[in-house]
Amino acid sequence: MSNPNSATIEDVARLAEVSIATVSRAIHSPEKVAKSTRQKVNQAIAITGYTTNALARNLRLGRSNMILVIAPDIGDPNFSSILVGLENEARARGYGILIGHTQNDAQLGLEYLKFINSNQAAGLILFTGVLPYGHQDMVANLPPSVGVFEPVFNGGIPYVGVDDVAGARKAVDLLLSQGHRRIAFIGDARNRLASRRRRQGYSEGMDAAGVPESQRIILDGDGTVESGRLALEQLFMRDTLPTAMMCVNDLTAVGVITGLSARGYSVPADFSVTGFDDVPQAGFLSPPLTTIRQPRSAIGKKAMTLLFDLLANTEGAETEILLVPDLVVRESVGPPRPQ
Amino acid sequence: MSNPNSATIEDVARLAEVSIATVSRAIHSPEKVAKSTRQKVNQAIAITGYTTNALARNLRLGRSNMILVIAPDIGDPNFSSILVGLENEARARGYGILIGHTQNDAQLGLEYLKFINSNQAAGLILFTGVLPYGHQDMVANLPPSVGVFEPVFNGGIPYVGVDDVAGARKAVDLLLSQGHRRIAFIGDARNRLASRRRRQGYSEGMDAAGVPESQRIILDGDGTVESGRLALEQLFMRDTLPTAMMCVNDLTAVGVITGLSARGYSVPADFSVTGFDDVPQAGFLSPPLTTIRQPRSAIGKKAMTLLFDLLANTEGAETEILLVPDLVVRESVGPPRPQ
DNA sequence: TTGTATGCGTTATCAT
DNA sequence: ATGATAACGCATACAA
Repeated sequence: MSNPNSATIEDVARLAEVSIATVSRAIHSPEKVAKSTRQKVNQAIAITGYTTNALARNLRLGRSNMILVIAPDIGDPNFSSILVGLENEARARGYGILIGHTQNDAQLGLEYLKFINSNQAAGLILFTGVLPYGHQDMVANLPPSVGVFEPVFNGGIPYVGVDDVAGARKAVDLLLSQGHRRIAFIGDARNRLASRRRRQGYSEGMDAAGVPESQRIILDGDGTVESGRLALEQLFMRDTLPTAMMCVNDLTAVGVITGLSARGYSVPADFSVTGFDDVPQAGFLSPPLTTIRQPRSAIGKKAMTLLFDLLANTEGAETEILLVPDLVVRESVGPPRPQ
Repeated sequence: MSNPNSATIEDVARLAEVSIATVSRAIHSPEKVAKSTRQKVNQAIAITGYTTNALARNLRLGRSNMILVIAPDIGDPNFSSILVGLENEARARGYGILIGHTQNDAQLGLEYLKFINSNQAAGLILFTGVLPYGHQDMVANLPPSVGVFEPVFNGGIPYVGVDDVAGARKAVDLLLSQGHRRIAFIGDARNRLASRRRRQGYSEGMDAAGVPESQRIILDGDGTVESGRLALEQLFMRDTLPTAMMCVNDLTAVGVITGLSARGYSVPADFSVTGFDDVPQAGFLSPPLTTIRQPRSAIGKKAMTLLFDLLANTEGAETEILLVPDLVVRESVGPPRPQ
């Protein structure tokens, strides 16, 4: 063990002059042991500096006190903020969290699966795209699991995500309230579910405002800065330009804004732009980006809570929890330039 | 256990019609078992889907296959990039990584210490300020540990950090090469070691360039955006202004740049500014910040490598490894405005 | 209220 | 080359 001279329950028992069973009881069900004995035991624990060997305990109990969290990329700031919520919640319950990242490598995903089978994880938090498809048979063998952001295995696993529709609706409503009517939506063909939902929020907002289909423009990028720039080029090849661009995420918005200033336009004087996510850079762009903030820490907290519900009941908990994100108003939105 | 119906070594033995000892051998020292037996065992393993129960294995072996990484703040992007290096290196050796964060709460630090004593961690990676001071007696009971960024426990633990002197030297040399002579250094009174070293790099550069002491200005902030702004105000109360501000970190630089543009000055036309760290926002500021990039992933990799050296030898490995950071030239530095 | 004894799944020692 | 068995440290069923 890491600490070869650490005291065992036996050392404590010897010192307290009781049996190891009594020591164990004194720790886990103090009410079952006489007050005087309890005191002796506690004293012995203090003297020896005894701490339970979690390895042995978990083996005996047939469970682990670790939650494995697997994400595509640990380095992603998006991920690390969620991690905070996850960790706090887990620690509060005496669980530790183990992390892994797949770097979009299916092989790695499988490795973690093996890891899980080695009984080192009591539960699983799975981020988008983290498990290899085509292994749906493994669901049956998975410990209680919760997805983050998107359903895993076609909904076989409950998940906590963001209410993209409501978030997008906030963005489009802001634009509409500023007087915009011709609002372009630039989506992300890769991240299909989120993109579709955000686009739905856009459509619902436009519907509610009575903007005819003919004034709507919908493009698809792939969620990168570059694709934002590209989408902008496509926009400029059209007869009529929108007055605002609603982007599926912040990176796309960065591309759009960059492209716009390269063409000599100013945001928001000439065009308004919104993002989605509120990445760390968002507040430092010029202009600072008006966007929708992912409730990251809350997502982490909620996901872990849900996981513990699962761990407790074997019964069905909720299968989809959507958190409503907030609008962050900065400076990339203004009224449309009068024609 | 998480997977109640998972096969044990006994299931495999029964199916292969051998003893559990043979199964264990077939796995860990195949050369000691007859080829035909080996095949039977492998087949049985495949059929049962057996994976070693790491809990039992580690208990028996008296060690763990987890490395505990404790940082003040998991959410810090600075931290998460290092995590990538740590995780990759650990996984390559069959270790998992457990994370914890103290949020600068000494009590939490102690909790993790207890965790360590429960034999769940084979080794420790400690970030700056993560362990409560005044508990130096605990060093003796710690498993092999490596510090990141700064020495822990007054050097009792080897660490991997950044060569702040060399990094700062790169920044000041750039400034000097552009023709600046009156360069202010804005330090960080809180982060004393790093600040002192960066300041030393500044001084060495100024010495080498033959800039007299009288032309040097040294201020101390606390490493925040706000303190950068404050330092700037102090600067403007002086008789002679510097032509460049070398900041102890990027956040300070943000404050300086913000203050400068609030006063109507332009960077780098009127003043040049450098940062240190290369935070994610650095490239998105206006102007994009010229700074020193922390070799984060390399730090993580190196720290984990060092830890495994420690785990292998009990003998003394290196006690201080300093990685040299790179200069990232963006747009916040130019020649001084002709007077 | 307390103690004895068993087993969790491994690995390793010692026989055979 | 293989098997029987002890031990890792703990929690609990059962006995006292």
